Amino acid sequence: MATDLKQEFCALRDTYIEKQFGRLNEMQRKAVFTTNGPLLILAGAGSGKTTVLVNRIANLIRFGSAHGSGWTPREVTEDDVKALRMAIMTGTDAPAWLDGMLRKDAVRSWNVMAITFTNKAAGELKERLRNMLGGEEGDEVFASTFHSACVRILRRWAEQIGYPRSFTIYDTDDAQRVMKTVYKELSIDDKFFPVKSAINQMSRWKDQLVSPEEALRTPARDTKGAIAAKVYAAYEKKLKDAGAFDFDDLIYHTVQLLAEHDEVREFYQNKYRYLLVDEYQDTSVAQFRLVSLLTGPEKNICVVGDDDQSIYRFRGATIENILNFERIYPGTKTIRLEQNYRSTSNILNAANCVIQHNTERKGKTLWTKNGEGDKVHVYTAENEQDEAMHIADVIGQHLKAGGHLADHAVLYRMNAQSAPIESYFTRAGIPHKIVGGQRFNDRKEVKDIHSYMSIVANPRDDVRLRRIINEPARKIGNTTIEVIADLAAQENTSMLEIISHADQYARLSRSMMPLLKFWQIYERLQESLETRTLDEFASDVIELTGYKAMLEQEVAKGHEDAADRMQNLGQLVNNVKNYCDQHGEDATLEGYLEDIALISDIDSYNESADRVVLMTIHSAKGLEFPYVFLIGMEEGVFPSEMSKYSEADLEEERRLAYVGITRAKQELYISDSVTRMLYGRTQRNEPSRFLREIEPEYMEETRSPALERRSQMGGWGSSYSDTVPGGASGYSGASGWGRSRTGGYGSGYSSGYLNSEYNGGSRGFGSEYAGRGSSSSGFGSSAPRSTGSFGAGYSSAGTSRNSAKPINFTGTPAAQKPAANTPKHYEPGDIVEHKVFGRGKVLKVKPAAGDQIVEINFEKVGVKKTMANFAPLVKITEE
DNA sequence: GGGCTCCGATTTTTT
DNA sequence: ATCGGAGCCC
Repeated sequence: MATDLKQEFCALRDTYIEKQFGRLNEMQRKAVFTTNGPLLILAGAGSGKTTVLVNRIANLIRFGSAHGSGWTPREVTEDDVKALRMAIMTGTDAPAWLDGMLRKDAVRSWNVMAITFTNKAAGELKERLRNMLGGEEGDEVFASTFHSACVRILRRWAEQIGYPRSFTIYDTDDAQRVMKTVYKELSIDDKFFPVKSAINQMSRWKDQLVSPEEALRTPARDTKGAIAAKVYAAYEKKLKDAGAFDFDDLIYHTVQLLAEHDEVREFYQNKYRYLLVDEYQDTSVAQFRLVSLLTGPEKNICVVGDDDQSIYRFRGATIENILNFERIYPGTKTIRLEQNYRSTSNILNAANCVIQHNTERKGKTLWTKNGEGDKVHVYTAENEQDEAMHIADVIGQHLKAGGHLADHAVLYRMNAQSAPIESYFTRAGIPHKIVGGQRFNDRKEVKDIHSYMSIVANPRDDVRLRRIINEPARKIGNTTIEVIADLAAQENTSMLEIISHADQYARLSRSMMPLLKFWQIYERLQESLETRTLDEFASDVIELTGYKAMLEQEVAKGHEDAADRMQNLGQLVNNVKNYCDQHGEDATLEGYLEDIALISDIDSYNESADRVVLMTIHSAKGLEFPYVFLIGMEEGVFPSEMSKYSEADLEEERRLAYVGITRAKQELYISDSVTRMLYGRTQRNEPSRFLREIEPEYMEETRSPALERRSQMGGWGSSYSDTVPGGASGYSGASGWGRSRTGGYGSGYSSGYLNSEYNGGSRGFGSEYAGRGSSSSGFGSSAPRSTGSFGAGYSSAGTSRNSAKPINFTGTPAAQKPAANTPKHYEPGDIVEHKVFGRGKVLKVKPAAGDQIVEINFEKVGVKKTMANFAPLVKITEE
């Protein structure tokens, strides 16, 4: 009788718990209820892996391993069964008095650690845990990136391994400076073996947990290997002296710490009884080791990954970690998630076609209940401008049908490909955001101020001291710096320590005054940190170091970028303030510096702004968009030129293609271009092998009208040549504008960054342009530019297909027909048609640099500003 | 010690 | 095309 009741209760409990996770599919639920022991989840793209992670953690905390256990802590009564049955039937929570019977070995939230690769992924996990478990419980789960987790561990134990608690985190720029110093000190010629290559080799060693000693001990394959081993040891010593870790060190030294200190390891193994690792296919040997050191004797380790999406082999990720997981952890349960909830079947089939050509894979085939959708749209462009125009066309059509800009993403193999798209979008007034490229925190002035801040936190840091000791110029030159370094080495102390009593050294007598002045500044900064808030401290740094005065002087001299730099420093202070607001009492200088070291551009990508987003496929991993443009699908671009000699590299490129394709939810647009200008040279490329790998039945191919050698182009084609004057000349005008706008210190990407950072989303570029006045030369001029390198490259390539249309790009007659080159004038009240935004009415007109800024109220998309002579704009009627 | 000019390299980069 | 680095001159 009692046993029957017990059985009934357990069956009901399983039903009850299953109902809590009712929205999951069978495989997902299986993953959630597999609570103990090693678990490998092979999660295909779009298969809901984050959902599984979140639900699995929720189940651990709410029910532990109760599901399917057939266990109860006490005798079951009729009332228990009745109450549970009622809860199931009514879909309500079971009464609190049943709690103890619904949970078995329930895990406390602080016993769970979830590791991801990006801050964005960690943030998303935390957010969803909060939603599912409630604020309190959700926040107590430790969800962070590999690197933040290591920083947290290292902060606590740094002194045990000979580092200061307030260690500095070096970025790649710092690392290069250190390596350069090492080269100099060891008199190594960087022409034979570039600093970058040495850093790369060293980074691979650290990924593989090879110590400097081991690297030296292992017979080198060649001279370069021997140099690398030599500089590795010297580099590590420098970082240790400076009290700094680079990104790879964070992992490497945490592994050493856990491996060598039993009590530390046991502390974490006891604390975190359940471990979950996301994107497992991208872990390195060191990260694998870290995870296994954190895994306690219960072996509650759950890894989620997709071998087909491993795209960071070049950075030390070893796909073997996922391929061998079952062997390394005996008793592993493996679950495959193959149902895709993201894409249409045409997109998915295309992705499957491509990835099937790889040999090194576990093998799985994604399927979906979603409809077929459109076929994959493949467009062959004439050149990169044509490609950009086509993308703008499609986006325009979508907007007219009520779509949103933010639903569109343009993905490419390398950052250099963004320039023509960005240029075209800017001219057409299409709001966009480029993710990646130069980060805000990588700007020189920002890094300088951060360096000042970090030497106050960590006075041992000679590398950052060198960076700013003479910035702004204060008459401390290289000779002096080397003398200080020499003295510091002799006395086995830091350079700053030497500077603090510079007057005691005869060798420093010449530069004594500037040095003591510098020391005074440093002392005042120390005082500021102690007495004022963090954001006040930041602004003191800008002021007291003379940085502000220097920039003001440059502005006075007429340096155009100085004002921008000043603005960036203002932004920096704002960022510090935001950090303080977020962390309240816990805000520390170390914490802020840690944040800026570990946070990347993609983390600040905010999907709420209505803009088209442009990024590399690497950056797009983990994201999804309704409409995806995968551009530059050409041999030599994608797959990249560098990868074509190695089968393993080609497979990685193919996985990257797979990642790109599977970002698309509704429609995928792939384009290739017959010619492409890259690094100032025009090349002719064959369509990518990845395109040929897609079965024709899933594709719909179109070629650019320009390629069909039709002189009379229909539709927008004709309006294009009418409205964007002079083809290449228009393009050169715009690029000239881009250059002057960024004032020469930013690249194409940073101009995009500026554009979107300081500009409201849908306002487009017009407002910013107006705000900056019109110092830009070359902007309004639609005069044809010299035939230039494109023309030259063109004719040298010279085939009949090429000669079909040199017109648009060399300023030959067709492009200069009067209609194209006559500046257009608009009056308020004019009705115009814009290629992308559709029909609208001109509200305001403002002259600027021989052109007009036209403010138009579009019927579909509202008010936007565009440049009259560059936007694809046609006047329909006059008032 | 500071500034200018010429030369060369130039995939991808969650941290 | 474009940026950064090294070398040269004041």
